[in-house]
Amino acid sequence: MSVLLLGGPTAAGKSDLAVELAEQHDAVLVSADAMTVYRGLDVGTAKPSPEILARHPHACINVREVGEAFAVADFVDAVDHALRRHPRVIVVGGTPFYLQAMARPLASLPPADPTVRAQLESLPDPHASLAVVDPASASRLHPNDRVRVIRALEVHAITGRTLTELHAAGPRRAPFDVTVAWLDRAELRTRIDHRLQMMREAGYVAEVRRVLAQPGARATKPLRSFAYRHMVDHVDGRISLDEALRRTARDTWRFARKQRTWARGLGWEPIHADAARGRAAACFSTIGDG
RNA sequence: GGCGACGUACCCAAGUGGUUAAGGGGCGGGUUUGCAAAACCUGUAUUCACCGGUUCGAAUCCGGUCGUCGCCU
Repeated sequence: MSVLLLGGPTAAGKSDLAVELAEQHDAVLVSADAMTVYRGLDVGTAKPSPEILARHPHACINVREVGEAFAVADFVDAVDHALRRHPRVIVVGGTPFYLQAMARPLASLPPADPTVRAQLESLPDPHASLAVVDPASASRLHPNDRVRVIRALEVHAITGRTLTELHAAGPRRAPFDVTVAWLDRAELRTRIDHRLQMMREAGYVAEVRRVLAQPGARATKPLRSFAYRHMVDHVDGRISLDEALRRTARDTWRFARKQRTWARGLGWEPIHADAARGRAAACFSTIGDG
């Protein structure tokens, strides 16, 4: 079994290369992208076209409705699933947290529970509560880091054990044996701008209107992401289309920088497309251990 | 040309005599163990247009210069 992890900042050209490599090496594709999982979010997420998806199915694309939950573990499960059915897998995407979960497996933690979480959200001082049940996590987490403080509390509420204990128990599985290809390119900023113009022409605004028509969509995770929040402001009449696109371009670039930061932290050196092709060839020519 | 207002970081902006010059945006750096395109942390003006004066002490008061804006001629 061989897994190629094809990552990189947004707009680096991962998708096209992934399809090319899948075809060349007869590999199956798993998307590592927290946004393209949603049906109906096509333009803003730069999702591969329906034609490409029909010809080269990607696991984890179009698997949820806007508003439905999807988490890292769902992604990891999808990689496992693909691996059980096919000897060659290409994981392609730019969500660093998902990619990292392959190299550094998650601990055995329970899934999020909306009911429990809602109760914890109403605590007057979650961080103080955490300091009581799990002092180690409390001291590690900044009091303002509400998301993680609540999660630590949630883990304890559900399992009766602390996050600290569960982390100490080690990962739930061995890391995936992956060949990493972190694709990057110098002219990323220009590509982001160009892609945004293409999105505009491809019906970006219409897509936002369509999604917004679904009840409750406005408050969902993907619509609060940088690809949609500014477009929503435009559709609501608060800012012009040009301004919305300007802010989206700015935030997209900012995201790309974050992705690079993550890659640095994981020790993934940026390479160009040709080097990535070479790495793929090496990855898929290796004789696995069965 | 006259009168008036203003000039604080890349941008917006608080501060109108006394500790190391608020805050926000942007930009940079970082964290990330089931919301991660989210969330959080953090750095970013030895100096207030410039020159001189008053004062123990000035971004704050006074004079001049330059600049911007408004009104008038």
